[in-house]
Amino acid sequence: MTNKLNLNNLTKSEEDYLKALFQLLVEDNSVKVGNNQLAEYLKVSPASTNNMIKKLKTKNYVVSEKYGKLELTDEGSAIAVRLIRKHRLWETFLYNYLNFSWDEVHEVAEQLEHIKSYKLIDELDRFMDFPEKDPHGELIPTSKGEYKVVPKITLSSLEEGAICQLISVNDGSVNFLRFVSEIGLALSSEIKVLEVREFDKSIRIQFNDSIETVTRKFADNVFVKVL
Amino acid sequence: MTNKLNLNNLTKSEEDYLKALFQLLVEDNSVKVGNNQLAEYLKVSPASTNNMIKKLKTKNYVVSEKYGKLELTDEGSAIAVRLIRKHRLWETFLYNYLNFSWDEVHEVAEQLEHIKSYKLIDELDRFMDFPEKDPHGELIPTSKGEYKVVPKITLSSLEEGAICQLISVNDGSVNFLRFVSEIGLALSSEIKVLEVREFDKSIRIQFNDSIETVTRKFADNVFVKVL
DNA sequence: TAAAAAAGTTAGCCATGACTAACAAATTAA
DNA sequence: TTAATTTGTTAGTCATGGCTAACTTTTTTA
Ligand SMILES: [Mn+2]
Ligand SMILES: [Mn+2]
Ligand SMILES: [Mn+2]
Ligand SMILES: [Mn+2]
Repeated sequence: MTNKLNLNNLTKSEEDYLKALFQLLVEDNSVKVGNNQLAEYLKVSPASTNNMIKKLKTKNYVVSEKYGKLELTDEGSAIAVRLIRKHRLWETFLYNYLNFSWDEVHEVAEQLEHIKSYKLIDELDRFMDFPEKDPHGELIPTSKGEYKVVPKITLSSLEEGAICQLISVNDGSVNFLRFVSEIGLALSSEIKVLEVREFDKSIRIQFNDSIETVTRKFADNVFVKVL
Repeated sequence: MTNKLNLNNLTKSEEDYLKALFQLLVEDNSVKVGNNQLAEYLKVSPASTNNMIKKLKTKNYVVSEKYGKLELTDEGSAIAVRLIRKHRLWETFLYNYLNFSWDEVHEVAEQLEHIKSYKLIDELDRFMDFPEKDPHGELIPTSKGEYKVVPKITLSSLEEGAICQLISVNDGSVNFLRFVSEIGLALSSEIKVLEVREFDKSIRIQFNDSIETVTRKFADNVFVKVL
């Protein structure tokens, strides 16, 4: 009997650090993730991350050399994936059953993802009939820990004339999500890049019957599939 | 604008202490609740409760004199009632929608009750169509904080020959709840007290087509309405 | 390649919420 | 009504996870 079912005894903080590291490493597909980068992402001081990384290393969830880049062990990754699964399933539940809007789900899911119960999350999954994507278009890892990392193409990376479809959005900022909805963009929207302005990288896009100019920062948080 | 909607900034611990105190004061209807009693209930040391009570007093949730009995302010009670509402709504959700059994819901609800979001709990309430009772038969406080405290009659308090109906059970012990189910008792079961044995207070009861002898401790945790 | 900047580390501090051990007050029993 | 017991309080310790300030190492830039 392996310790498959150890109701992992990680604290909320430890879990958040592992998830953050996973997101920087895998989702943002970085070459190197450093201590200060992690600190900035988590909005804590570099001293705090340094401290926590030390602890996670002794627990064999993280590997790194002094002054070197941070990496996750398989076990560390698995924990992160489970958290992401929980986060996205809860977001889906809030959105589809409890009348939460796009921009409201993330904050509450950030809490709910730390509830410890395998049954809870697998039953929630079943209750919703095993959804594939969360309200922001992100793939939901399966109960077996299967997680496809889809390389993300940002709207900002496209050239003039490109036509694409909105696949997912970054869910971290309430204001950003509200703005996306306000201008009429949604998952699956078809977008045409009309113009890329060199001096400030803002882009002019067409979708539905609207034409809007959006900033580079905005376009960095919109992920698309080129058609 | 009052601070009605202050997403109360209490820690999980502070919340658990207030809820425990409320349960001892109101639900168990005690004349006096003391520091050690609270400590025992929460399974922490008297030093810990003493410490926490001090803090809750400075925040005006608790009132007490040195060496005196513990009491809750209106604000303290209101927080406790909100927690009980959340706890029971979650138990109901787990039981009715996620295939949790009677004895599994409490532990997970103990975590879920600390999720901070008014919308979450009110929408969950609506989603379930405003249930009145949780799976253990306990009344669920309303979103307005209305909470009827029904004086509890324990099965152990009945005399020989009494006929009653099972209204609710104490949900704190998994083993107890499992045993209740195993012998075939459930909410609304009609029970007849056949015999009360003086020397050990065990009682012989009849229900459905069964006859069982149960201990005083068991009967203390079964709440009934006399018919 | 040396100086400056950035990144990472360490020491030391704080708040929270546990604990034990020692002590004080209140209650109960002899 | 004194003595024993129970109840409550205080002091001091620990782990967790934050922080700032100072320092070291690495990387970049001049
Ligand atoms: Mn999210
Ligand atoms: Mn989180
Ligand atoms: Mn319960
Ligand atoms: Mn709790």
